[in-house]
Amino acid sequence: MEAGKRMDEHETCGHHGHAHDAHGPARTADLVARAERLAQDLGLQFTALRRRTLEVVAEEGRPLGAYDIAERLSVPGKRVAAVSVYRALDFLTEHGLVHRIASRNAFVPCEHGHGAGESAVFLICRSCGSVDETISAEIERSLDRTLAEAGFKPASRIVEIEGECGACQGRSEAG
Amino acid sequence: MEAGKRMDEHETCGHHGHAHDAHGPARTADLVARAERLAQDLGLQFTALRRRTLEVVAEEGRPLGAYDIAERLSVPGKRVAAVSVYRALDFLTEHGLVHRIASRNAFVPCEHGHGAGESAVFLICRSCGSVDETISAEIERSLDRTLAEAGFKPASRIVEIEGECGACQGRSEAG
DNA sequence: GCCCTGCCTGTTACAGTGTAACGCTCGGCG
DNA sequence: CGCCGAGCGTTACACTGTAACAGGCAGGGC
Ligand SMILES: [Zn+2]
Ligand SMILES: [Zn+2]
Ligand SMILES: [Zn+2]
Ligand SMILES: [Zn+2]
Repeated sequence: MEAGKRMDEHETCGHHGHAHDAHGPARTADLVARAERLAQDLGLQFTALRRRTLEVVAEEGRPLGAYDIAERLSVPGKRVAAVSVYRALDFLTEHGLVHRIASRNAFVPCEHGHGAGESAVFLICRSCGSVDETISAEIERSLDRTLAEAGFKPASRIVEIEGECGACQGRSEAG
Repeated sequence: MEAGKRMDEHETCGHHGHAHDAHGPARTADLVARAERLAQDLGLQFTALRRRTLEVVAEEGRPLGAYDIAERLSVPGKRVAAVSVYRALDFLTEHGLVHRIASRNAFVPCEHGHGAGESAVFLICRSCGSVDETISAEIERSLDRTLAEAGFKPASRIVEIEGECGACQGRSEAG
């Protein structure tokens, strides 16, 4: 979906934590490699099901529901149940390889190599359904300050913005 | 639940958008009054079901699921279906009287009188389940800046932080 | 009064999301 | 070999949310 945008302009774009929507084979290979390294280092099992689940999520250009993933993983005669997908997704989300979009009950591949402390901001387009993951140290700082003020000890953060992405704005203005 | 905290110390607390968890009858009456004013001004219908739904959500000290609300609204011989509750909740959330907690599929009363432009930050305690709604102009600014940088036009925002509230931290450390 | 219309609600049916529980397999280990 | 733990298949089930249709009820025009 959405032709163009092949990537490599990434380093010179001047944006901060912004990763441009980078799905497709390239990002998939990156993510799989990252998963294998992680499993190696921590003594975890990056099983075939987990790898295939990660691949399906990474290939798709938009958030996928668990049942959609299950369907894509199924082949005639060998059906993958959603519950298995949920377990694989548990693993993948726990280790930051995919993210859950709470407002959509769906999952997207991680577009950054951020650690557990760094939380992401998800920009969800209402028109094309794409999700862009960005990191902003400034937002983290404001959040931390507010949380400290409230005496609240954060464990996980969800920041999801729904709206219209740049591409769709141009599309609807210009025609 | 959770004794103490009767409120009125609100104006002198020095916090910014922080409302302390204010449930109970007082906040309920405030919310109902606000809803009646709003319906009056905009020519909307603040029906019995909508009022009762708002009251149930406001009385509870924690996020309530739609089916929980339906159960509380039901009396022997007169059952309220969840679908009716959803419609009432649609009305209430559209007009900012209650908020949906996406990460919990649950609803809480609005603790502020904020307009549609001002978005809230929800602090969700994993121990006691309470939800505190705070407003931070600083976070809004950082978000706006990041969104502008990404060329993204926001329509609605979800910021939910899971962790441990101040009360529960004290409880687990000291007691 | 009567009809028409719009909004709200009741009811049924159903799709989508997520988890509990049980049992099997496989690989490592004594 | 038996034991054990992790992953996975399978079933069953609970929870969340919506579509579609029918009835009630108020307001407005006739
Ligand atoms: Zn990420
Ligand atoms: Zn778009
Ligand atoms: Zn609010
Ligand atoms: Zn708490």
